[in-house]
Amino acid sequence: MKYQAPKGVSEYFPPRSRSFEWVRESLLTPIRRAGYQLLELPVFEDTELFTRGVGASTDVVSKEMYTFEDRGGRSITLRPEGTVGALRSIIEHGLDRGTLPAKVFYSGPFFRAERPQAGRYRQFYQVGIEAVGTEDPALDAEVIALAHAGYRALGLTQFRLEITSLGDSQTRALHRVDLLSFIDALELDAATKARAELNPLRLFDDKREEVRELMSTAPLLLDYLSDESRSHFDQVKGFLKDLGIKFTVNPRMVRGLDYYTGTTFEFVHDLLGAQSGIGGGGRYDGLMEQLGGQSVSGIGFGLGIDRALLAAEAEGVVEKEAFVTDLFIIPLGAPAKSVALSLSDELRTYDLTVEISFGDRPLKSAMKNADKCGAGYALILGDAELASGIVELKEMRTGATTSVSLSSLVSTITTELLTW
RNA sequence: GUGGGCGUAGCUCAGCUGGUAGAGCACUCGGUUGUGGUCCGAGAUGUCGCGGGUUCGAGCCCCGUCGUUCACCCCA
Repeated sequence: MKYQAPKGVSEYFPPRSRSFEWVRESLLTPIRRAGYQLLELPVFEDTELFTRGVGASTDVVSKEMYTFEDRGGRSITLRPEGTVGALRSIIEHGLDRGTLPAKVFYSGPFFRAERPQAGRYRQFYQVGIEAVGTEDPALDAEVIALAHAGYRALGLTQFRLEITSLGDSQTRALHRVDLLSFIDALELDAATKARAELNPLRLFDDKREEVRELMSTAPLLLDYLSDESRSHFDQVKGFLKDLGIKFTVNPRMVRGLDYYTGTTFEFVHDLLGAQSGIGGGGRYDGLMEQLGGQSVSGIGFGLGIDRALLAAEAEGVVEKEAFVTDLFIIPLGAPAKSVALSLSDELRTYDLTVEISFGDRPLKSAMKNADKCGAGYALILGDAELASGIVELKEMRTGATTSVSLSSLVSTITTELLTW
């Protein structure tokens, strides 16, 4: 094999590509039904948009971006996440000056130059939404509910929702001071100290027992929330309870993107190994303004399609429905091929899936193929049929055939197949 | 970026203490005239990831490289 896909990319090909579509559509359906509208975005942006938007100190920006120079000498980066690009587009086209909240969704590939691992790819797929222009805690609850609804639509049960509040900038500043002095008193190795310097919250997420132990008495951001932030968070929790959505408050939750404030959440799946986050998001108070838009808050999420598929497979809930063709036409000879071509062309306008047997295979093999593609009906078109104008329509399931005149075939099939 | 495992036909894998490759599934064709799902028969397919080394000889040993996988890190 001479050529291989670039390292660490996820590819979906038949038959699994069908499951991929199923996951994407299942996640998208609740979103569309909530009135979110499509935002079709470029997969690359000016590098500066990301360094400014998601934060230069984040791992995503500092060591995981695919950045290159285009022919005009501009620094371009393949999008590592969706929010910043979506907001750029919202601002650029004035959506934040229209009806608020502006509610958009997107779906597509994202890129991060990381070491590949189970559930972690260099090109991966996400479904995301952004709702910009209101601080209403009911919106927070709806956004979380939409992700939840998507996972439920897939049939997932072994996942949990963790939420927390990162408060506003003042509460974070106060907490940071105390946290830093707490960490300063700890005995830590150089690498860990360096991480703490970039973002002290990171230490809450450390997987080592010793560090967890040390951090168990660290000051929690949740205890520093301003009255306003606390009230907002309490309302969000209340709405989630009313919705019947189970969650746990995780005051040690850490997100890798700098823009998050207030409500922050994460969906974690139990069967996925190290890369267990299947989706997450949160509120971002200052981001719109920072990117040059209106000074309004927004909230959104990103759901990993790859990981949701992995989770569905791990739980054994992947939709089993195989690829199905309604009618399989087997032409014998050139004149029959011509008829088969126009017949299928017409039938497809009725929303039917119609396939033709190509390559002059022996009839036996062609029938075998009809079987393989799960055809509901098979139709043999030979010289005899063309001469008599009568064809036998064979129902594959039962093997029964019915005689139909070629001239009334389309109306017969459309009434038969569409009513069945 | 760091560390460990693995890399043989499309897929899942076997290959004994080194002697120039096999199974099952899938695929193609056939089991007499134009009909599938079972059964039977026949057939095609691999530079044993790639490069180098040791050896009379390497799929089996050594080094490198690429890919993959698991974990760290990070996150979808």
